[in-house]
Amino acid sequence: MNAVPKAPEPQLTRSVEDYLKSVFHLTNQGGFATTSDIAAMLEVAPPSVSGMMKRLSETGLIEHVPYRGVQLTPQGRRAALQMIRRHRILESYLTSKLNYDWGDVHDEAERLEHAVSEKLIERMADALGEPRYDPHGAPIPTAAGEIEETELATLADTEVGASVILREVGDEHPDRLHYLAEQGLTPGVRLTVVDRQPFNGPTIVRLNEGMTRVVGQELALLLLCRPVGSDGE
Amino acid sequence: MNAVPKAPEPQLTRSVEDYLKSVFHLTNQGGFATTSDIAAMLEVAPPSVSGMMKRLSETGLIEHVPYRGVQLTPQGRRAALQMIRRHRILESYLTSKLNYDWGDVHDEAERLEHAVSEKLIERMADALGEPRYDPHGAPIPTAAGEIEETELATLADTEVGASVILREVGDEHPDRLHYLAEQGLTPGVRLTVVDRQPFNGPTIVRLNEGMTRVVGQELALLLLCRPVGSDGE
DNA sequence: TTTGATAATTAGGCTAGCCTAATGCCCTGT
DNA sequence: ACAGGGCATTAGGCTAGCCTAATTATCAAA
Ligand SMILES: [Mn+2]
Ligand SMILES: [Mn+2]
Ligand SMILES: [Mn+2]
Ligand SMILES: [Mn+2]
Repeated sequence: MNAVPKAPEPQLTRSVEDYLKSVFHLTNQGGFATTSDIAAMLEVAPPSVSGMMKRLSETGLIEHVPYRGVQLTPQGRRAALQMIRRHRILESYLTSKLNYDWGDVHDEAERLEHAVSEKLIERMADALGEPRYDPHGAPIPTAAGEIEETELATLADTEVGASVILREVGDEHPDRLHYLAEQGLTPGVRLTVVDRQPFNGPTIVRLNEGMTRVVGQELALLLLCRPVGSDGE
Repeated sequence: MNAVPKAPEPQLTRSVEDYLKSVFHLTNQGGFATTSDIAAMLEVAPPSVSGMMKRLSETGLIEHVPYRGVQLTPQGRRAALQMIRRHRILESYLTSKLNYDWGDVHDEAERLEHAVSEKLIERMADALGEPRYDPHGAPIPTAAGEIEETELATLADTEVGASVILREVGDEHPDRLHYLAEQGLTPGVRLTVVDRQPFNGPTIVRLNEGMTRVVGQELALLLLCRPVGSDGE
């Protein structure tokens, strides 16, 4: 018997990789990813999504329930997590080793993730000491495809009086990220919710160093926090 | 008068970028790049080249003389040199900072060159101290688009008795590069041509440390050398 | 239970890049 | 001067991805 040339792994296109990532993010809380949500996230027209979903379900990367939405198959999930690992390792590397600002890494990573080899990603991860979180606080999947799942609440949902640690900033727009960094609102910081204005008004927080910040709802929804005892844990 | 939004610079596709690089390399000694040479270099069929040449001459990146070949316009040359800078900076960075073997950098750079931003390349160049040569000894164009032009002779053309410095290895195949590195035949090494066998036979060289090497013609054609006085310069 | 609003899909079309097969140009040798 | 051979181009076709416009499915409200 001859040597079987191992699994072909047909190698995905840039578009396919981005679609899989979108489906992953949209189904992360369970349920289906809808055509229009995917279209919005990727900034393409809904018929483009319908067409791609057809192809992806034929190749076994997603499960498509017509007029309902899609979910990843195990194979699709593996591919998505691999892309997310690449993206987050790249963001971490650019930030740590090439002096990138945390607001600017996302766009660069969004392109590079499709061009790097597995080998390069692992060299970067190694050079960084196998980081577990990216610069925005998001968990980095392992090379084996495992990802940490944590329950985090947005600052907008955190009740007045509570103390929290800001764990993750769920955004990728340079302007907002730059602003948040200026305000000292970066992952790891400890916050106490002092007040919140009604009608979706701003949340007022006190930083550990005593300064207060007024955070509008748009931003408060992006700040993902873990509750903490008033003594610091 | 309103602000003119500056030159659009329509941003080139991956294919276009690779075609421009090919034309640059094939016309580097002057003359035209032929359809079949480009096709061979890019591993595509000749009609694909004809089609692309038509498009590139319409967009002003090349000058096409039908049935003769093509040359780069100044604009095409600028774009090609930018890609070559990216490629060589990437090769240098991967080698210096991520422990890549000089035989393995080329393929990685060939993909990354189309995905990196100008900013990332300049950060890498900066981190390396603005290197002037890539790991294979090829000159790196400046950010302004200037490239060093040096007359180098292949080892196969170097006469018996001559002393040379190996300046550049004009190859990109991992196997050959690994072999040459094993033999100590890397840029910067000093060689004396001891003998050459007839009928395109091997060249025998002595390294500075006294060892001799027998270099077949296929490899000797890849070793680009600068003559040197017998005293070392 | 019918009706609309909304979302999804289908229909049809476009460009970039590639291919093979057919045809055309150019040059060299006779 | 012209016949071939070899190279280049044209003709025609394919896939991936995108688009807009038209159609169809779903679901909630009347
Ligand atoms: Mn990101
Ligand atoms: Mn991407
Ligand atoms: Mn190279
Ligand atoms: Mn390339």
